[in-house]
Amino acid sequence: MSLNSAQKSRKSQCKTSDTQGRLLNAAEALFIDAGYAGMSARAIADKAGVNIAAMGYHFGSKQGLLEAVLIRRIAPINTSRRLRLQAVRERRAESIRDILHAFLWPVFFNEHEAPARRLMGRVMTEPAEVVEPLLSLVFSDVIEQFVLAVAACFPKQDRGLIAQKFSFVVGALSFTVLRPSERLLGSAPPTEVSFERLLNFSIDGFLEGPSVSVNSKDIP
Amino acid sequence: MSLNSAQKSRKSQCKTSDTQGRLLNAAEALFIDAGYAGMSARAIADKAGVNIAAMGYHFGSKQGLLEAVLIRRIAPINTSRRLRLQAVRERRAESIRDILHAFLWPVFFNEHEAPARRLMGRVMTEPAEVVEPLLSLVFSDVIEQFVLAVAACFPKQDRGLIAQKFSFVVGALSFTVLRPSERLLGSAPPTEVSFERLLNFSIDGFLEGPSVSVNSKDIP
DNA sequence: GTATAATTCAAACGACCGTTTTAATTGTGA
DNA sequence: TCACAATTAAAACGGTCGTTTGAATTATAC
Repeated sequence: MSLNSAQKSRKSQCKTSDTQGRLLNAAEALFIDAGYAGMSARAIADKAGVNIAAMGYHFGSKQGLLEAVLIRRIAPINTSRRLRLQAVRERRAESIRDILHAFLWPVFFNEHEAPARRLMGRVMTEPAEVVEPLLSLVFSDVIEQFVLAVAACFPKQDRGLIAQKFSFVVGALSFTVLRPSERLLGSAPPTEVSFERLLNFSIDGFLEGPSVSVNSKDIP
Repeated sequence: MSLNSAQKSRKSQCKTSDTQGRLLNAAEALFIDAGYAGMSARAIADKAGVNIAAMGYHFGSKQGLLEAVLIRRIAPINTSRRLRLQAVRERRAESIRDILHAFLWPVFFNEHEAPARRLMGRVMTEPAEVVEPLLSLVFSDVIEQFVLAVAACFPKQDRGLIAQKFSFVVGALSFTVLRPSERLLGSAPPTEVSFERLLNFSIDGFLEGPSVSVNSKDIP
């Protein structure tokens, strides 16, 4: 009798068929393109060239498979973010550029570039409740660290303002990596260019507090 | 025999039951919370207190209902954007603040505030292919107008850079209005504050071209 | 009141959903 | 080679999906 659970997943990587890896790749691609509700277990199995029961056997459920997909790609990115932030801090001369660079760089440049990028964008905007616990589990810590680091850069600025500015950066990032080339822009620029532009755009948003700050009693 | 099509929808607003309006409201709420694939026809009918066949009768299909939902809320917002941009232009002294204000204001402040806001955020990040044609239909024109207006403000900046900066604004906006209070921020600030912050953040991103622009040969 | 159109309703359509069971197959160590 | 665990496969589970049908009901016009 088999173990019937997802806990033992990494027992046998020496298999020749690599059913788990094929399932992960197929689920990742379908989740990026269609979201959680739009990716069906049968479509995953078909794309992976695997029997549909393999999903339950290796990952317990569709949700378990998605969790494995996210952890495989998102966790390394956040680890890289933390390491880079730590390196920046140890230089004792952290700038807003350094901090935002540490936050954005691992998303744009990593092994499996495009899939990991788009997966990040999709998971940040996914409506399904199944990803909520995973999101806060994987992101809340790293986000908190970065917000604190930015706040240390601008001791004068309100903490809530800084946190919201950071959420603007996250939003711009998510939207940018969500769609590879279409919409709004005629064609997507190279990855390096997009990264540089988003980095500069984000930096400018943090520099100094209120810009001009005209009154906001507006024409309704 | 009935007309069996969605074209005749607005024939009878004098009905007492207002089945169409109830369906629109229910579909809107469910789409915001669960996306297209996550909102089921039966859930819509239940929430609306209406027979499930009413959807097909009044809107032809689930997709037709979603189209009506989007047009009801998004089109007025984009119309307001256009009118405000036109008003700004007629003053012959357009600033980046005025332009971005005209773009952001109608999302934050309109009749049906919160639902329209969140609907905007959801539709901009929806993976389903059914919204793609609607998106380009409803947005491409207004986006193009605003990008041109911003480009007129900064004749020195590259057009592609401006377009992408604008997409950053759209991303920050979408992400901000997508979730009412949770994630990243401990609690959501009042609408006016979020609006003002996003406006200032976006303005700063456009002011002057490259900020500092350190080299980007980075530690891998 | 009666004909006629518009609308609502219960019920069912076939298709697909995620999951489970059971048996067959494969790999592994004794 | 033989037990035995690990993995794969076919098939079916009950349930929900979006949509359609045809009759019942309601509103409208004459």
